[in-house]
Amino acid sequence: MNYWLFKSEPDTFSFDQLKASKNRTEAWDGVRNYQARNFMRDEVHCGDLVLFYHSSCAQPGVVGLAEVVREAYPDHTSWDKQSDYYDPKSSQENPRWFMVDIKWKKQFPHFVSLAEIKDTKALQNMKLVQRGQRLSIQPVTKKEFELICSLGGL
DNA sequence: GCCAACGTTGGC
DNA sequence: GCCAACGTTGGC
Repeated sequence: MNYWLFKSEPDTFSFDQLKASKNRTEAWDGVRNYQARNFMRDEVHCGDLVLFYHSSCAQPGVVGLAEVVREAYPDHTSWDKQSDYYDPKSSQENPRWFMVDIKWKKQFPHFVSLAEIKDTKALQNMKLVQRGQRLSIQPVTKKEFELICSLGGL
């Protein structure tokens, strides 16, 4: 099993919105970065656990856990001219972008802020706190995952 | 809103 | 394949 950190801007899509979705499940669409896409397409598997991270907001940090419930399939928003995520270079015959489905699992009793992560020595190797690292989908080690869960009160 | 750091694009 | 210009990310 693999562990991941997924970033989302809460103004666009928050952890609470995931919880309020049908079956608490939503498609992770709109990823338009090749490295993040490759992770989704090749390495994100059903049953993998996801740290749900809120970015670009007053309180950046990890809010809770989600689980991958469907593996990569074409991101249809890339074919939709009305969508903000439209990409003319992606076609149904040759889709360029992919998405997975994730399901809300558990909210942390304690929000784990970015500041707290930065203050934790054992988490200094996380991509999240590395200089210039902007990937919206990042692999997380088992140890890092477990430590964040413990900081979150699980 | 600023700005540093990246990623992507496209001319050559 | 180089690289300048541009766009995006995301913390502050």
